[in-house]
Amino acid sequence: MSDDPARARPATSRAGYHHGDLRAQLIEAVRDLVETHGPDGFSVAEAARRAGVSSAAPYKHFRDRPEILRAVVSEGMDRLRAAMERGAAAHPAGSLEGVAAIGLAYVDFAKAEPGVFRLVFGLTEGHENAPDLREKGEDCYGVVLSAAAACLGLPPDDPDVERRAYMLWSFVHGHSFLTIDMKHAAPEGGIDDGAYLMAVSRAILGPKTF
Amino acid sequence: MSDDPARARPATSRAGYHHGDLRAQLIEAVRDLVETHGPDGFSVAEAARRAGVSSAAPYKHFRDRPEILRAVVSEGMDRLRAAMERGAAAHPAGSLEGVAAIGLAYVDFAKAEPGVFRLVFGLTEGHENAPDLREKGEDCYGVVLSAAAACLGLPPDDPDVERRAYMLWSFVHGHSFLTIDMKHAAPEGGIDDGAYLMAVSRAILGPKTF
DNA sequence: GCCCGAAGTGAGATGCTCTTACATATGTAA
DNA sequence: TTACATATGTAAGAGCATCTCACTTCGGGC
Repeated sequence: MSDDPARARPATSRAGYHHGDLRAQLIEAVRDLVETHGPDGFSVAEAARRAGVSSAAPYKHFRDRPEILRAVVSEGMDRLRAAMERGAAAHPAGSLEGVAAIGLAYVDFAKAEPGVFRLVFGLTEGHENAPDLREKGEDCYGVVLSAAAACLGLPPDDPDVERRAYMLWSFVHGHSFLTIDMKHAAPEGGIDDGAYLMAVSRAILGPKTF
Repeated sequence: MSDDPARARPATSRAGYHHGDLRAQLIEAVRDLVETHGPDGFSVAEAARRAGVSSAAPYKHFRDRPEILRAVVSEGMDRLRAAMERGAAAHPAGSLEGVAAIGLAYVDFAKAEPGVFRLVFGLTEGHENAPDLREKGEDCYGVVLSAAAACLGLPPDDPDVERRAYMLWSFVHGHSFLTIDMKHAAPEGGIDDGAYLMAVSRAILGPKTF
């Protein structure tokens, strides 16, 4: 850290005294720590260490520890919504397959990033005043809602659509959590998520059994 | 802490130098802190302060911070299972009402103790080697499993019973989490948990729609 | 009555959060 | 080019938490 200022860059894109991309790299470091050591297994200091900066640097980009977490969650919700939309777009509008694909994207996200997934839904305590996160949550729900509406041929604000969309969400959400928690004695040989979600979608959006 | 040894007892059952019931009181203090300030809003030091002992005292009863959390979770799971069993016992064996009552107990627990509830299902990271917790989880699932089996008139290890019990659990679990997270745009005017769970139980344990 | 183990104390090593004062880089304008 | 404003970094440190260690105090069994 004396003669050659370009040498010390720790395998990152650090140009010199200024980092250039610290904010994004901190988020990525925290995301990785959360996946590796659980939702609380990260520290601002460790993230800074990984980015190759002093432990005070992160506070130039984030107010405090919770704000970094919120940024990680926000970025995670963006990816979750994008995945759900990709699932929906891969099938004809209004098809049961589209609804099931949204659910599958949800479950796959939970399995791929259990730490972030848990964080997304466990960050409520102390983060009530985060309107952007709440809005992103609504956006995710909106994907389900409009797919269900298209499937039933009803407007998204129809009470019956809302009821069934909530049931779908609730089902998929529970299955996702149980899958990553492994607290369930899963039916013999595990579960075929695709077939499972297709069956659930059919049952909930089909004839009025509820 | 000098002249009158009996004076300093901080509204607890402290007899003198020895506390008498520190372990239980620490668990209770942590439980309260978790409910008030979220799953991570507690510290061993604060719990010790509340119990009126030095910050080193807790380590005579628990190896480390995670072990206290595990004790809180363990105690919480005991109460959850007890509540589920009470729900089941309040209705005829094999009735749909019994199954719905188990689900209602589950949701009610989540609403009453969201912090502990979240902890119970979020403690997997780093606590894999806690066979007692896993076993208590199995016990809870067992309540659902045998109620479903009785309802269907089949043995609890029947694959169909397992599939439907898992569906029930998944549904109730998702609903519980969504309720305490309020991440859902709940159907107008909220949800009548009792009716909702009864409908779900009927749909899942009824004729083979899945 | 004595001794031993269980349960508590105070001090301290280490690490994390976040603040403050200061240093360095970058862009814009004179 | 120089000069300044702003953004982004550093070093040092206050304050709190976890956990350890050596020591003290209590209660029960012999």
